[in-house]
Amino acid sequence: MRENIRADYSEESNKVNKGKYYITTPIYYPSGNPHIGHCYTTVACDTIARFKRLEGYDVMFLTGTDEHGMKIEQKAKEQGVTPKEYVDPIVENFKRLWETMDISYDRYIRTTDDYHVKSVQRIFKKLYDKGYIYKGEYTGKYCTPCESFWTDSQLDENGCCPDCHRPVIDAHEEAYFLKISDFADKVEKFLTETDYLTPKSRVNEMINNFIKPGLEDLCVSRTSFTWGIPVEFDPKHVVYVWIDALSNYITALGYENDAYDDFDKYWPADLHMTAKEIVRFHSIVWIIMLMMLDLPLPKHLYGHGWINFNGQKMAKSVGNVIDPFVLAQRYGSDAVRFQILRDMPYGSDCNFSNEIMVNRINTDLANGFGNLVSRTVAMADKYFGGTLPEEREENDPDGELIEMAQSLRDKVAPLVEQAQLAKALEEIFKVIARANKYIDETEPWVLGKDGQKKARLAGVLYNLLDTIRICAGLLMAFMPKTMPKVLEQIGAPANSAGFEELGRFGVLPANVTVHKGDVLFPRIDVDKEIDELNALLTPAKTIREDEDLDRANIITIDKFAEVKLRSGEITACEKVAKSKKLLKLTVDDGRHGRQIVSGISNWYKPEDLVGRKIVFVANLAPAKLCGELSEGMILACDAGDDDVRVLFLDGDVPNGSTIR
RNA sequence: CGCGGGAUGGAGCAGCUCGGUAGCUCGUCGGGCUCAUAACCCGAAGGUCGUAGGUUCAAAUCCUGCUCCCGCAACCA
Repeated sequence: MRENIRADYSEESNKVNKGKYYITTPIYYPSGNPHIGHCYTTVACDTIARFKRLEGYDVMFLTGTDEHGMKIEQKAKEQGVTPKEYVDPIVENFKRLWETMDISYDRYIRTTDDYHVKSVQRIFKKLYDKGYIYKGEYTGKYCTPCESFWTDSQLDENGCCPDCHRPVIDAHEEAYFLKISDFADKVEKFLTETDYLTPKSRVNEMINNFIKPGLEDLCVSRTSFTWGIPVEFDPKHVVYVWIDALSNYITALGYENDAYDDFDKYWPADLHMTAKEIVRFHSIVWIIMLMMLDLPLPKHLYGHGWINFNGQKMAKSVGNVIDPFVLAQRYGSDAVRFQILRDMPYGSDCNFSNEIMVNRINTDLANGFGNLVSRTVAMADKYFGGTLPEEREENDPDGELIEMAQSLRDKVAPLVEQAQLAKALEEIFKVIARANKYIDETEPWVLGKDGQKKARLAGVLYNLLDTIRICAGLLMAFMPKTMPKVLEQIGAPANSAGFEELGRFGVLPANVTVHKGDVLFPRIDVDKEIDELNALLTPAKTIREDEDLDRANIITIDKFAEVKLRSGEITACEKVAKSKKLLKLTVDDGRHGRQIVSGISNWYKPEDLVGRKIVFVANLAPAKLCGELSEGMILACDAGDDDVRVLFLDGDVPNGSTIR
């Protein structure tokens, strides 16, 4: 896929070999289709990879998918297909998206690839033989009807099974563990004494949260599901998550397999990029695994923030997951790449909304850069028939523009190196803004009317064109589809946008010929666009999916009759201490009374509820939530994004009446 | 007292490490220009820097208390 993207404008620099650069995205979990978040990580890596190639590095850029695990096994079961059959089309979607977004990955690893499977088995065995893996017992929550294990964090807000919302029990399972506890000191030293983990604030987070309280050995095998890599010497176990997933960074280079043979060449990685929630695994578990295997440690890990949508965390349940295909289709992949890189602050979350995106595209790309190219090329065309005369005159504001353009490369390169892509773009767009100002200062249209000032006019236009060349060359890694068009429009010859040439002013030939072309970034009608986008992204889709699921999961009336619903009156209510969303309700059920704990304190205050009549499930197995006994469940309704309404009964209903 | 992040003109952010005229982008208002994609350039208005105290000649910046928001808490980029 890379061939058509690599422009020949930078051929010459590519011959200068500065050494290798190995960069990785996480391998994504294909339990659902890719969204803008996956896009962010991947586009950021792609931009760095492209920039490094421009600089003359021999780059290996790896991405892939992490395809095992219980969740995928279950989803496949729901659809009546094998896990591999379930995953294959989703993986195709990932690859299709990467193609759409011009991702120039060199290698794509699937954890279901044969070579990876074999390597992981060998790695597992190696760790076992070295005494780092031992057999123990895993304790967790188990939902008997679903036959599934869950961790505490996976449970729903009432501490019940996230699938069927029935109470879970404590359960035990034989499992293998990775002895990471012994390595706590070593990792802490590594994290504090190197600049591996950035932003630096995450180092404290890791140490305070996970290392100081004591590292617990990591469960690395399971017997409660089968969709995973079998442990060779104990086949009822499958390898559980991290040994399987993290190893991809080395198996993809041929570690412990024959599929590839460039492990020695590319390892250790120069940059692992991940979103913040899996920084922990990449900064602690991965480092320990490598220490155990006596392998060199990777150089940098950058944990980036999340993209929030309209101020809310993106989640399928909220119905605000942005489909990157739709965005790319409407605005072009370059505009989408630009927008998500431009607004992501270093290390923290960013806010994304249709409005922010459309405005950003308009101001920076259409008005700023696109228009600069357009007006410059148009003037060269109008005043000189497209070809500048060789005779040029320099004058006053030139120096400042030239200085800015000339020093730009050396400002941008280190920022890209540090993954500070938003800042790098900011620097480039400062120069673009300066160029637009330069046009006003020099007033080429005035010069154009005066036959005596042709040489000065040529000087002005040349300076603009060469500034554009430098900006476009540096933006190539960010927007690989459009920048070749820019260089073509300004008449840049091949080899004029290599890394060396981008650090020099005056590379374009004096008699350069421009070629008027299409509008690079069309201006978007904001209001109209936002209406249309919002229509596309409404949660209506989610509701429809629910309906479809409902129809597919019909139950009989007998089943329904098993659920005993009754009326009750809330006689007392208070917040459960230490909990975030739990309220403790004392309910008059017409008998002895009972206590029900409900996760609704975000939406109801205790005084709103006392004295009101509600419907509750009377025969739900009791459960303990935050130490409080809950005997039943009150009925409530999702009322849109992050809103919940309790079902209150109308009129004077006796407590304990059956609902039917 | 589980851990962490945040609160700065209408919106989104920078500044805080190492105290000393509060800055950027967007938006608003006024002006200029006409080469250009109703784009570009200049100027203006608009801020008790969450809150209460403390240190200091001087605090957005350092210290303490409080309020509110958000995230994480062992498989959601």
